[in-house]
Amino acid sequence: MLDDRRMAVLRAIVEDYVSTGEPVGSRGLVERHQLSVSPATIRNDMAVLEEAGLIAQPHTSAGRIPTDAGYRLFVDQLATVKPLSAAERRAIQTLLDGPLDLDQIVSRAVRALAQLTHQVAVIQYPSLRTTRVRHIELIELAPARCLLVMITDAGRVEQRVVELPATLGPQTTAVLRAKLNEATAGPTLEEALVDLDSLWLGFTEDVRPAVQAVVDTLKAIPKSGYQERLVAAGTSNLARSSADFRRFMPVLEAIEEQVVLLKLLTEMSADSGQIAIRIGHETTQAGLEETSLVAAGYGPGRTVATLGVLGPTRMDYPGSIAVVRAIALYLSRILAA
Amino acid sequence: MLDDRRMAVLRAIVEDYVSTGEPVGSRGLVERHQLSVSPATIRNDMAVLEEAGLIAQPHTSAGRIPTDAGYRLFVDQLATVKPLSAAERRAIQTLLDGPLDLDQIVSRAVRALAQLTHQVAVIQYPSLRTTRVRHIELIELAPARCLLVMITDAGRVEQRVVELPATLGPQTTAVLRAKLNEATAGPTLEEALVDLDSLWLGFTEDVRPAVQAVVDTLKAIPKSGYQERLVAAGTSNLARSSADFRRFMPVLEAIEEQVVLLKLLTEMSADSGQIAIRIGHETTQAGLEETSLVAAGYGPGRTVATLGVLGPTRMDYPGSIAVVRAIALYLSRILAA
DNA sequence: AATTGGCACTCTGAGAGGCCGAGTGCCACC
DNA sequence: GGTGGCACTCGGCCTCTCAGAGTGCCAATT
Repeated sequence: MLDDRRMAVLRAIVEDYVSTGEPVGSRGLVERHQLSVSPATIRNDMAVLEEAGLIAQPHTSAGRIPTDAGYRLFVDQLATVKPLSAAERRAIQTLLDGPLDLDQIVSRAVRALAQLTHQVAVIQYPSLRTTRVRHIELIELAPARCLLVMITDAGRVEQRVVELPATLGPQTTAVLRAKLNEATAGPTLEEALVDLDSLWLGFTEDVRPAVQAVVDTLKAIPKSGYQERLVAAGTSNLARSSADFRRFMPVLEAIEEQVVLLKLLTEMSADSGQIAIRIGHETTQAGLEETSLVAAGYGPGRTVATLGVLGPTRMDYPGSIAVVRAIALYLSRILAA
Repeated sequence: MLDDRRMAVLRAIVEDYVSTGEPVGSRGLVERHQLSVSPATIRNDMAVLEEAGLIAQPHTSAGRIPTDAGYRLFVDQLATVKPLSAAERRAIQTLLDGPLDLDQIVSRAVRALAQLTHQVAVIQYPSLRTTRVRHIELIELAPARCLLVMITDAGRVEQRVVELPATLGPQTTAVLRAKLNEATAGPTLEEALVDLDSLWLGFTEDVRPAVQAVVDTLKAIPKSGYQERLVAAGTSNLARSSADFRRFMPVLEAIEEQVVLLKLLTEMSADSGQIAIRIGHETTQAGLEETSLVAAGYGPGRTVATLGVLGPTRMDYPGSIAVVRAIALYLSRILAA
């Protein structure tokens, strides 16, 4: 029923519609593609595809456009991998140069992603829930005030100023620092936090409240909602893709809300470099019915967060997939260094 | 020539146009405001105001809209201070609660600013050029690799991983840390950096390259363009204010480019709490001809950066001014703590 | 059974024309 | 200086029409 030619027709419809934005008709199809059959035949095929729910007409006597299901079938079975151009490779390569600061790496990567896909790019910061602690530092800033710095193996650095009920003194600070590092050397931050509850036992009565203040601050880090966050770039690409602002206002809102998008990205996170795609309604988010999300996990060795691009369902999926995968791999490589 | 009534007419035109978005005619004006003269008189006044370049007609037989010069005169001489509502005060108050982390404070402030003004809000991060160093920390992460953490008096924390040509060892690290703190105790970071050039003299030959690597990293911090940055919020408000995307695509681009906006904000920075306004063409930025910027400096005691809102020239200036000023003052107060 | 050419039908989008109303500018008058 | 009256202008909206694109269906062909 859905034989080869009909699949070829679907592919041609998707490709034409993505590049032109106009509903595509039977005549144009045979002109632009080597289908070697007549428009009438194509029309019959289109009727079948429409029956199967893969394409639709905006109105009678218009051409067809792919439905969400049509795009889904396209990306799952029809899309051919589109290799990156030399220029694209070079653009991504330049990410490798320069400093090792996570903020800067993420910032550059998200820009590159937006620029290469001409879509809105989002990168989730390495989640504190799944990363491991590489190092904890405790610095006395002033009497009864110290700075707690935590470095994760994804290169993320979190710092908190802690107001103490008493001054610790350099020696106690050093001991506490050592104990903190020892206690958090476990698998992930979330699991390590349990061990901290009994940490105060190793200290004399007078400094226990201060120790507890530091521990409480540390425990609060992964719990504060702010810690799960994402950065976006390329929002001005939205205006290019659709002339109607109602289409992309929800996207801007979703980016600002963060929570919704983070949930979505987390659901989609897979192995590093593996692509996950949500098309239109599949996002199950009000306002994002005409928006697709192409995402991939990244991280040093294992996946610690997700990145992706956000665009209209009418999107160049093969191209986006190639770029997203490439950026995810490069980013993972940098973080593993 | 520009007597009281004509100024009242201008004010009325600005207010009506801002609230309705429609060109305002003479009849509507006398109906909505207590001008106690006839429409014909208003028409004569309008002719004078138009002659003076303060208002204009989109086309013959349409009402008048204010020009940039009209808005300028309005904000300079006619706008009355609009006190914040209790709800607005409360919303800002909640900023004071919670943790002391600069990132979070800025993040919350920019959201509040966007929400209360219904505009796009931007906050420049405390500039590293003008802030003082409060503390520098040097942490050995691994052999031949350490983390450099710098804390400014605006609460900003910068960290860099430094790859060293040799391992420093705990003792040398401590000495270097002390010397760094001593050298940077000067007035501003930029000035303090000069003293660092001779720092390596105080070390033995074998660790000098490593010392120099740390110093170089520190010196590079304020120079990397990335360090002057800003955060934005409320971009989805753009869609609400103007149905036409060509209007706000340049704004989105300006926010992503950062450089342009940072330059503009820096030019406008004044004393904390003092308001600076650029209207339409005054921004002197291509693409921002129909955009206004209401900004104020903030900082702990002295001004270290600028924040503001970005919106269409057709904007509620008194309201925006009140909110921007309030947020700037609150933010300054928090940073000074 | 699949494919094709022909043909009638439908619907959108652009363009032309016409009308209404809002708003102005001007002028004579108070 | 302020006011009422009046002619004039012009954009927005509504309707109407028409061409073009595209379809669905059917009978003919391979």
